[in-house]
Amino acid sequence: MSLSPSQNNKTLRRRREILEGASRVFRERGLHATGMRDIAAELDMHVGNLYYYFRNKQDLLAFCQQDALDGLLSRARTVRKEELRADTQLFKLIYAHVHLLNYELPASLAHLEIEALEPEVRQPVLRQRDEYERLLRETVDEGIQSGLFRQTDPKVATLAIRGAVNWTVKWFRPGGPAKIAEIARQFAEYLVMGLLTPGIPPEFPDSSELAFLVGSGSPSPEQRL
Amino acid sequence: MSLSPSQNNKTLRRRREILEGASRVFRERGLHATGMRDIAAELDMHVGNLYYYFRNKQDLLAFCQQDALDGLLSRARTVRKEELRADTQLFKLIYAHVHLLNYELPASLAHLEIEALEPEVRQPVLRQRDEYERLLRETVDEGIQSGLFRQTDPKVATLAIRGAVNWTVKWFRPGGPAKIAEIARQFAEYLVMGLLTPGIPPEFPDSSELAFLVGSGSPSPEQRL
DNA sequence: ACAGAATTTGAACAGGAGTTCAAATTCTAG
DNA sequence: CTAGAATTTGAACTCCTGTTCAAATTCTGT
Repeated sequence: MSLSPSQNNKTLRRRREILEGASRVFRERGLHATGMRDIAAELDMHVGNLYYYFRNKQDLLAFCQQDALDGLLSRARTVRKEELRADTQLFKLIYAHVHLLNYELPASLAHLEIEALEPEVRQPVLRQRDEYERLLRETVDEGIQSGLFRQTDPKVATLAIRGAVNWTVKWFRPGGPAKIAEIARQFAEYLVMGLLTPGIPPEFPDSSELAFLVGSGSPSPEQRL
Repeated sequence: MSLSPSQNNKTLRRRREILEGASRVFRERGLHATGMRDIAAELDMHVGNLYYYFRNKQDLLAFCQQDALDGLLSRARTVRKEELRADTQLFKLIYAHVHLLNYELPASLAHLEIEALEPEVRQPVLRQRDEYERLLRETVDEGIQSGLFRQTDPKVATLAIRGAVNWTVKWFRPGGPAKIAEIARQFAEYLVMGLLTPGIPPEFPDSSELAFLVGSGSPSPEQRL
């Protein structure tokens, strides 16, 4: 007798399946163009059935966004814990962000559209978003403090970074000419170089250190996108 | 006897008024949350009346996006015509973009959501968008060619720039702590520095050269946002 | 095999969205 | 002043979307 399916373990797995199906349709048709019926169709189920797993569309949307931010946050925390130079650390943060968003996280697209959430559901998502932003900004701050980075407003720099990396979701498509790992590397390089104090040689992680992405933290067994 | 109001000059002015009203509501409520009735209400008119000036919502949306891209393009062309070093030129392009989007162009928000346009209406907008991207990329290309910029994929760099600057629309609010001119300056500095070949001192325009934005090209008499 | 819970079905409802249009009103030229 | 065009009104219509729910089905433990 479980009125709220979120407790059961199996139904929670199903919720993830729905998340992935929904995210697939979001990518194809766009977040706002997809209705509950589209999501149901993608999963070969009936509309009403979705409401067994989610109270409403907002609930489903919030679940997607939570998942995306969870992924970003857990990775960012891991990187932050390593004691590295600010430039190396920022490089990894940016690299991980681009990679996660376009390769591992199914719900990444939703992450771009917090405005789509109604205020009640938006709040917890917003809190996580701010926490993530804090991690980024702290890294930039440290870089400036240590003289490694130029004297700039870390808030503005962080927003520039967030914009560049989030925007990738809008144009990157898996089948395209460029590989996501290479794009992630170039983004990280570009956005760190822009902060470095002129004259200081950057210290970037080599590719072996970037394998940290594959197979840890991400909860899905098969690669998703 | 004019069946299509687009010919008449006065109705064209009215179309612009509607564009501005619509854009105001877009900023407040978000593009997808605003209906034709909201737009009509903002302008103290009735819904049906909107359809005297626009065939349908898509037509209105396309008109907004066209306007935004027209503004960006005309400014970018002006900058491109000046014979300047690639870094100076790119600086001005980025500065102008941020400034236009957040200070002068009312319809800037629409510019972010090309996907909201149905294929038929989307095509011409897409063509202009590509033209704009070309101008940006050419500048980056020139910088690389001349050795001023590092050896990178100009396409990727351009996309990073576009992401960073477009994203500003999502977070910048006129009443906020930071002034848009300062943000635009920092963005330009950051994104150009990231491309510069290490060791080469940048050549940025001074503030007097950035006044090029105010009062030219933009068709509205009063400052809009 | 069976009872009771968990899940799925199928159809319906309510509301809001874009859109249409004939009638009323306002504007404009001669 | 007045006819004809241009614009606005007001209400309606249609379609689509999120949502609900009782009934049917499937699953699970004993």
